[in-house]
Amino acid sequence: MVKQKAQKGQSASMEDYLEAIANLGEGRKVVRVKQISQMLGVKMPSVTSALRKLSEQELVEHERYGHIKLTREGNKVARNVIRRHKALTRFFTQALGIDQETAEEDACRIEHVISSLSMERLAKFVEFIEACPLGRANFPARYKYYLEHGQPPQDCSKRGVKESK
Amino acid sequence: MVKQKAQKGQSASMEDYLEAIANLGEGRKVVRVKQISQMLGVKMPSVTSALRKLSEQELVEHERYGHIKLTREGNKVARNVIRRHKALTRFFTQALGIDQETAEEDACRIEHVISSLSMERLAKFVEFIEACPLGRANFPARYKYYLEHGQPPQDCSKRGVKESK
DNA sequence: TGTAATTGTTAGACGGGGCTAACAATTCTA
DNA sequence: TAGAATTGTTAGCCCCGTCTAACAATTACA
Repeated sequence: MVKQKAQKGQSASMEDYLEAIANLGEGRKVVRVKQISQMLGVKMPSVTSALRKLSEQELVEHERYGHIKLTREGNKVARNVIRRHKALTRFFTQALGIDQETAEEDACRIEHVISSLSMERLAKFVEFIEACPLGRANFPARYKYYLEHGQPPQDCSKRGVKESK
Repeated sequence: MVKQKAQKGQSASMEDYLEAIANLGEGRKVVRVKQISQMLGVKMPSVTSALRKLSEQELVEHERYGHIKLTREGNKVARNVIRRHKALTRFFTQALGIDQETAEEDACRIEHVISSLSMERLAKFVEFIEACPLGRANFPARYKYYLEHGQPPQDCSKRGVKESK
């Protein structure tokens, strides 16, 4: 009755598989081994073996040559990864002005290693600058100015500014 | 979630070893296998084997039972890691208000996977908020207010903010 | 509907990086 | 200066996640 729970976190690879399955399964679409392998840039046998492993942990339902589906628990884990992924991507694009592609790449790697505290703060940070983009605390504009000029705009203190690198 | 292509750089583990050696060797101090093993939380044989590997790549000089020293190239790599580490730590503490310990932990993991573009922007970001902490763009204070109240301070636009009071 | 094309699985190997046990070198100290 | 204690190395094993080759199931279509 009582389910084994205490699973420690998944590895980066396993999180990637869960994330991929969740994304491919959006809108009840059928998920295929081949799609997963293409999405993650691995060969099909790697997917099969990952599915076996995730099945054993009851994060995925998978029958030979058959359907692939996240369990309730697996979905929970996947959603968590995706949430982190999205927040990181937003941070990189919105706050740092990074291009979408690089932002995604970094999000993909960092999502597996960042602490929940930092993750939460980062998300709050994005919320903050999106909630507070105008007016006197116009952060993105000032940051952009700084990136372009190497020093803060007129209305900032200049203490501690390095003139060059 | 798309997997990255293999990077030409070192693995996270090898970067950790280089970083540890550089840190332990500060001020010409003698570096010992045991110290490295303690610093990284691995057993001594793991260190020995890492040293062998890094020696083959000419990043480290190491003779049996003898001295351990970074080569010019090894030092370059190590300095690079340390630079990223420091910038990340500063970001987490200064910008996000994260405690030192968590900040270090996150830095340790993220330093190995973040892109150079994001790294650079993150560093600039810290420079920016340190250069621009006062006056009208007082970012840290506004961010702190947001963290505590869940909404931006009065002098920010309220778009997208939920009123809850 | 029979066969070719495609998709999925199994088996087995490999490299990375960690560990333990046992042994060797070095250093301490009585 | 001879053990004893400590530090470092070697050998060998393990797990993880990947791969290739070969084979099996499914699907497509002529």
